[in-house]
Amino acid sequence: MTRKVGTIRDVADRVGLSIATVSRVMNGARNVAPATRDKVLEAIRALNYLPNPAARALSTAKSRTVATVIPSIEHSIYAKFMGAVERTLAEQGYSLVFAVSNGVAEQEHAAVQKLLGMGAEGFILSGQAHGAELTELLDLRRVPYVFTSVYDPDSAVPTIGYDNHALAAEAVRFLRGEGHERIAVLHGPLDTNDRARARLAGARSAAPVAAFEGALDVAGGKQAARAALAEANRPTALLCFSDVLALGACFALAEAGLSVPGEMSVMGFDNLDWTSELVPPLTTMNLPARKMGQEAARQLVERLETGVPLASARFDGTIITRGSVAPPR
Amino acid sequence: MTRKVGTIRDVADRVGLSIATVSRVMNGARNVAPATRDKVLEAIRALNYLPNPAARALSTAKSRTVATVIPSIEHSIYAKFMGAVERTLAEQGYSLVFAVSNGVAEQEHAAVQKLLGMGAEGFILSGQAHGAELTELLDLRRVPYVFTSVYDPDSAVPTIGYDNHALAAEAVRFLRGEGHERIAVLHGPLDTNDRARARLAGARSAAPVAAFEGALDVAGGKQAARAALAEANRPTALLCFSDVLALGACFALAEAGLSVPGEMSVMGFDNLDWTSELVPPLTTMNLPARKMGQEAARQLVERLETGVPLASARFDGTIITRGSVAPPR
DNA sequence: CGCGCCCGTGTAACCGGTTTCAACGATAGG
DNA sequence: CCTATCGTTGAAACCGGTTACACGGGCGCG
Repeated sequence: MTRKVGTIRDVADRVGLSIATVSRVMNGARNVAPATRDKVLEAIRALNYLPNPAARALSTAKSRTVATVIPSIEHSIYAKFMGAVERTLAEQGYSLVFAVSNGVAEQEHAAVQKLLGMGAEGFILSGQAHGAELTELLDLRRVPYVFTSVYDPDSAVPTIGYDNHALAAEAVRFLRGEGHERIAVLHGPLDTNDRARARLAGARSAAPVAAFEGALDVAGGKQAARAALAEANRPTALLCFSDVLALGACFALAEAGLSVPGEMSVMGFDNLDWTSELVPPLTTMNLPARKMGQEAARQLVERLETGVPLASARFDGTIITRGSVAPPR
Repeated sequence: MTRKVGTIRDVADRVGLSIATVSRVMNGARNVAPATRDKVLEAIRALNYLPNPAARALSTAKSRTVATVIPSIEHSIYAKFMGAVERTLAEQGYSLVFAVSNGVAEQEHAAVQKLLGMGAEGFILSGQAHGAELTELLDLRRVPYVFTSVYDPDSAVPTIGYDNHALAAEAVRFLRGEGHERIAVLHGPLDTNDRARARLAGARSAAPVAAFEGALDVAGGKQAARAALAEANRPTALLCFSDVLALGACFALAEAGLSVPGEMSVMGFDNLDWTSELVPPLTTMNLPARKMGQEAARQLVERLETGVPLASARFDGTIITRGSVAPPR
């Protein structure tokens, strides 16, 4: 007896009503007699009936699914962001599909195409630099989308994020305020990440800084820090555009036998959860990734439900002063 | 100005053929004249046509979507796992939806219900302890599912993962082999995580150990380590059931001014990417989370495409000997 | 030269819901 | 007591694909 999964018709037959009535009960329409509604609900429970999502999506033209495309899921900052997006969407009864792009435009395009063909109703994209084809594709399908991690009031597309340029400049000014003249910036790959470029440019707008690139992980931070330490005119502070890089830098300093902040100041970006536990605790730029994710998800859902247009939103970063930055000797 | 999104009918009209032919082209059926196929493909490209996923899912009863439910996305080990799952699914043209359960059974159940109602065709569940209602629900809907992070040959449900009990015992034996008599185990919350319970039991099966619980993050590891250090008969080795806890433990030791491994040995679990960069590099139990994710995804897709039954798979952990464990003084 | 077969294509029946509209009985108002 | 109205329900169209089946024309073969 291979019973089929159970359709609305089975429910209707069981209570001797039409499928229209069952559908009305499912959707909470008010023009159903209370007694009927109870009978139907009872049957639905008895049969463990769940409506076929494809059929529902077909007639309503809604899938209640939004997609995000991120460079990597293994990065804490994206994971944090995604967690917030998922939670917010779940609260509203939406589901989240995601794909990773590795920061490569073609992969991102392919991912969007796939997710579109999967029924995603809205997109949350990371960063700002995306091929024109991408936005054309999305526009053509009339699918709303936002860029995140970036705030750019001049962008034609709504951006929900930070002013990376300004934040980096602020961080540099902070370090200079502490007395640092020679600052080295440690950053991730520039070619696949427009935020990194914006931050570096921002830092340079505030003061001349040396820049060292490393992979966006602890090993990369360690290596970039080693390169910075090897400079003839050694810097007195390391400004890392990710806490992960900062952790690597701390390890490099430990290996080199340099104390923090005594012999070298270190500052991070992101304010990941563990930064307060470091010894010494890390001074870092707090970036409200969770709030950002929540806002992006909230706006997208609102747009989908009520049609209100998406609006850019800027989130401020704040410097969290802890123990890893001190005036140079 | 194109109003609607464009349906198969628009494509058919444009080339003066029937929708059946267009559909055949879309699905690569071989009984289409090459000339016709080219014309149709040309029209599809010109119109930027993408088939409506809901309609397709409705008639084929396939959504090409797999779901995972994990305790948290912010945890590196899950992020790593999810990354592998996503990559594997993407290669096969499948999409990944996910929801987080926080390790709470009701949240997990609600998430599964939602994902089912979203069209997920298969499930990858984390851990082994799930309410009977959950498996009943899935069985009833005839949706295949696997448990991961756990290998249990006796389970009725296919499990793809490690033998947590045996691995923990192996770790304890390793530390004893290094000469440690007093070992403290640092673990995450037991009530929401059956793997943690299995590991603790495994450790105890190999030798009597003291156990300290902390939240599954760096702060939790730090706090649990402090508790362990405060013991009257201080342990000589800290076995941490997560690298994240181990990092916290290292910070606690740094604060207490204890050297690793001179005054205290530390061992982790997971072999996260940064563990090799720690100073000293962390000795840890490598858990092939990526391989596990890949295998779970691969099997699920195969099951969905060809119907072959899911099979449990065991992945071995291996101890990566680095610098953080040494014989006690 | 005619028959049958196969190839390419179209017609129409589904898939399982939502929703419009009409019909029905009961009730209230004149 | 008759009729207008309301509340409840069902019939059927529709969403946009897939696919079984029918059909017509060209070709090989007898």
